[in-house]
Amino acid sequence: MSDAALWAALADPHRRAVVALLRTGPRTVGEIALACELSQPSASKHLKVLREAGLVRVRQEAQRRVHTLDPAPLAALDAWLAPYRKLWGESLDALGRRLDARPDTTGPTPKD
Amino acid sequence: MSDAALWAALADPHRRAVVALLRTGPRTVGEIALACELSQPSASKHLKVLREAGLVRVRQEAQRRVHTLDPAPLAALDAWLAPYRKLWGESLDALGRRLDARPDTTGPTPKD
DNA sequence: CTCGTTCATTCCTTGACGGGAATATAACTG
DNA sequence: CAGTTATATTCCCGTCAAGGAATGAACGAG
Repeated sequence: MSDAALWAALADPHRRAVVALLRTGPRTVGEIALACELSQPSASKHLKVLREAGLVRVRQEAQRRVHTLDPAPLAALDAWLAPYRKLWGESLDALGRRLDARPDTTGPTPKD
Repeated sequence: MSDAALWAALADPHRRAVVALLRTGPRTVGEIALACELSQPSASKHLKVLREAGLVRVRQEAQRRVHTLDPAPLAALDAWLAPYRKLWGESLDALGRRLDARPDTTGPTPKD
């Protein structure tokens, strides 16, 4: 459930950009909107989605809302990725060989 | 660009289920539809998205299309995750402390 | 060649999402 | 209190993705 919100939040490129920006430090909504080339309402809405996904925390400072990245939910992504991580390490070449068992003419034939 | 297709493909829970299923071995469209409780056209369409994201390969075997997971694109996810991975390990508690850096009561104030 | 199987594709409808403009809200300033 | 700044929210609209039903296409069996 929360997983779904996380994936949905990260599905949007703008929101990934915001997350990446926040990785460099906390920012106000205005700064985020400027840096990511978003309108202010758009920035607010995207931040709301990120907030509801748990990826972002807000600290109210006078009139501004300083947003901080919370990387914790990304651990869920990491966990999701875990079962696959062994795959592309352990059998990438074997898999490629098996999948494409026809002569590939797009380059020098790799040594067996 | 290809990154966008990857995120978009994985954003859908059904497609994540298909990917998880394929982790257990290659399957035909019918098997996938049955296991993931999808209609046949829906399964075909989801598989097309996964194929276009590079997550799935097809091997035609008589009338059936046997689909195989290709975990390689997931390495991009892993790469994307890399800069954040250090964060939730290195400064999870420090971040929590910094988030509430109000000099209200100079002590552990675990009220919320 | 006809039929049955397996899958892909199209058409259509519906619902969710994103963007922009305008407006509301909250907090500081004087 | 009025005014300004910073942000949130609402409304409207265009777009896009997903689901289902029906149809089309490829292949093998007889």
